[in-house]
Amino acid sequence: MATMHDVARQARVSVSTVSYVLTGTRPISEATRTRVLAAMAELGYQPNAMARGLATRRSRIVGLLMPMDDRGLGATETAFVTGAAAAASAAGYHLVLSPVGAADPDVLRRLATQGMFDGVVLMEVQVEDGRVAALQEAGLPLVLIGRTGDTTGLSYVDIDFEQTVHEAVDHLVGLGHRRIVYVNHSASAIAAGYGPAVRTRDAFVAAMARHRLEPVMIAAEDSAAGGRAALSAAVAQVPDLTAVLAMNESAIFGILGELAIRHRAVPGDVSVVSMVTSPQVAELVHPALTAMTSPGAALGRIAMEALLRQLDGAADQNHQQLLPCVLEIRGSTGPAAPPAGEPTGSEPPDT
Amino acid sequence: MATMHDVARQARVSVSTVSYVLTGTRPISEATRTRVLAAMAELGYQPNAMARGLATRRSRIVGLLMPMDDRGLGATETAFVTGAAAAASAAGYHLVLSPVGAADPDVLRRLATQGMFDGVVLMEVQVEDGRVAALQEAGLPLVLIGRTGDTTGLSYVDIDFEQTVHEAVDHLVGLGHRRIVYVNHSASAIAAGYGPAVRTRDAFVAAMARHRLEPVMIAAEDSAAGGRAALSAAVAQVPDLTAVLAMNESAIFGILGELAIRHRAVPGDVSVVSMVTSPQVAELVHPALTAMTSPGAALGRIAMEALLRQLDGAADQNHQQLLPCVLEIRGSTGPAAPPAGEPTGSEPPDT
DNA sequence: ACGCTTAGTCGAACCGTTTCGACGAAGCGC
DNA sequence: GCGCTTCGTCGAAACGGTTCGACTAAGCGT
Repeated sequence: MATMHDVARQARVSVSTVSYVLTGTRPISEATRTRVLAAMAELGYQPNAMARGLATRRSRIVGLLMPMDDRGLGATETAFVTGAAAAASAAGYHLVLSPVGAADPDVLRRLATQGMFDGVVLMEVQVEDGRVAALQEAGLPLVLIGRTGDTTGLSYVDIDFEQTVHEAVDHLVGLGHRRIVYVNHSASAIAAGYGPAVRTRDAFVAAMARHRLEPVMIAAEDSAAGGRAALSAAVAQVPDLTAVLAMNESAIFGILGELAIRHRAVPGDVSVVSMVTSPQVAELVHPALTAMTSPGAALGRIAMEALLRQLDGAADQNHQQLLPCVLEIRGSTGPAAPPAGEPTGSEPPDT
Repeated sequence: MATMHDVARQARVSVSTVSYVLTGTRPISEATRTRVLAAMAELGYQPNAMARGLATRRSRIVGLLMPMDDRGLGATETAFVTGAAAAASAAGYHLVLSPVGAADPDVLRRLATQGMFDGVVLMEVQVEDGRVAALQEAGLPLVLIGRTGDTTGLSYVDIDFEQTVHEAVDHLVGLGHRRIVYVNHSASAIAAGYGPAVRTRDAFVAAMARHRLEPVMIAAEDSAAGGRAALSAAVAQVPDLTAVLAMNESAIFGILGELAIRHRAVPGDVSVVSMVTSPQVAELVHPALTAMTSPGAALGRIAMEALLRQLDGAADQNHQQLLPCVLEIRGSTGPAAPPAGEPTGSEPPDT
């Protein structure tokens, strides 16, 4: 409630002197500095954020823009948010969470020109995304989590899906698997150009080709039911499949459930690898899932740090970085079952 | 980039007139209004948030304060956040996510007096919580999600744990269960006065007493491993238990896993009810969990709406509201097994 | 003794709004 | 025709900071 004027009066100096003590932009004698500091402490002075923002044209607020259309966020997205929030907070910035639909760049344009944000992190970027252009036109410092098709002149941090898929496929092939089905996100997500879905699709095709194997991909809704349906479809298409690679953190449980119902043991009959998954989720089931664990919080943190560096003028335009998921082998993968008949009664190794 | 002065010049009026057009605080003739509006459109004018905030002493920013100490948020907390964010956004407010540790009310005091927040929603409230006092002293409009021990003069929205536990216990008792074990959060959480943990503990004791049954509670770490350990402890303590009531969204999977290992069928041998759980999580496993589904997003939304009403002066101090979780019966509960020996070979009903 | 830099401080302008007081022009009752 | 309100508009003063230019007093090389 106390203002700079109050502090100045109390310390018998001018307001500008108080300001210099605070910002350190000009030398102040030790004597007056301590007097000013004492006055501040006595009055419980706290600089007013709005006034400072108006004068400096820096709000010290960064935006975290995300669609948030349907039913909230998954574990991975939540990790982005918390990672970004922690990094912003550590640097003395505030993080505002703005649910902005992927479809309305106009709302975004308005937000951007209100001077509320020093910069923004944009999540859930589509391959073609009007929001990116809108933000760029507004001249707002910008970092993407995910990336558009053409990334020239953009800063982004994203998961290295190519690398991740290759590692996952290599792991399975190394165990002797040949008939591997990839369960992706939903067909509509793929059609909409949802980056993770299309990039993993392409990477899967490439990875399988490298091993001279035929890539079979099934699209699944993001739910347990979707996973069940997907597994049924997979079995129908490749009856003797021995491994499933799943992108879909929600569907994975349906996949496992359906496998149990069909009495296909994991990993005895079918190995399962879950992609872009958090360890907590992987540990939920039994046997625990071999997974490509997503660098969720790190991604959010790195994106935020890149943005802040950009704001501090450290000319770090075009920070482009890909982080692979790392393979964590747990109980859901094992050697491929022998090619022909002979049912393996093998139990899960871990008890 | 265009300011009010630009608009005023373009429309050949004074700045105050432009302001009146925008805010509607004084009558403006139709002729000049349209002229001003045209000028705004032409220049792409957007009012500057900082300047407006300084002049009105209202930032149109509300804070969502949460600990975020350990590894991010669970599904329920995430729902709070998204619910609150959506409500704030719908009312034209910005929501800043502030990770503020439960231990440092000073940081909070500083935040509160910077004039950045018009009001705040405080999450993860402890029964004794210094942050509440700090915020109250700062005179900041405040709504809690959760509640302290003494709630006089406070606004809060919380889950009705008493009601929820009673319903859950009634459901199980109605199915004939007598030996029911409650798996709570960790011992340290209970000791720290974590509201949900202590309130459900007390409610469980009361609910069981009402049925003249003995309440057995086990504390579990929030992880699958914790759940496994908890179930082992439960069986050791009550070998013939027929039902488990679990508070712990992470532990529940461990509980189920351990039951499977011990070849106790769900719900044939043991019924399981998960408390304060989201439908998505409940549907992940097979059979799907009978659960008390938490009103997550609604809680966040209601809290935010109460706060905004308070800001708009609709003298809605002391909004105190409890929302019960609603019982959703799925596949994990069934009639209690007959008291003595005779193993039930019953399969889960749902396929 | 002289000009020159430098440290330390002040006053005033400015950031882009809102809002208050004032003022001319109508409109109205009488 | 005279005061009185009401309408529509303007200028200027806030709001609470930052920052620029200027000024004084000291320090220093010569």
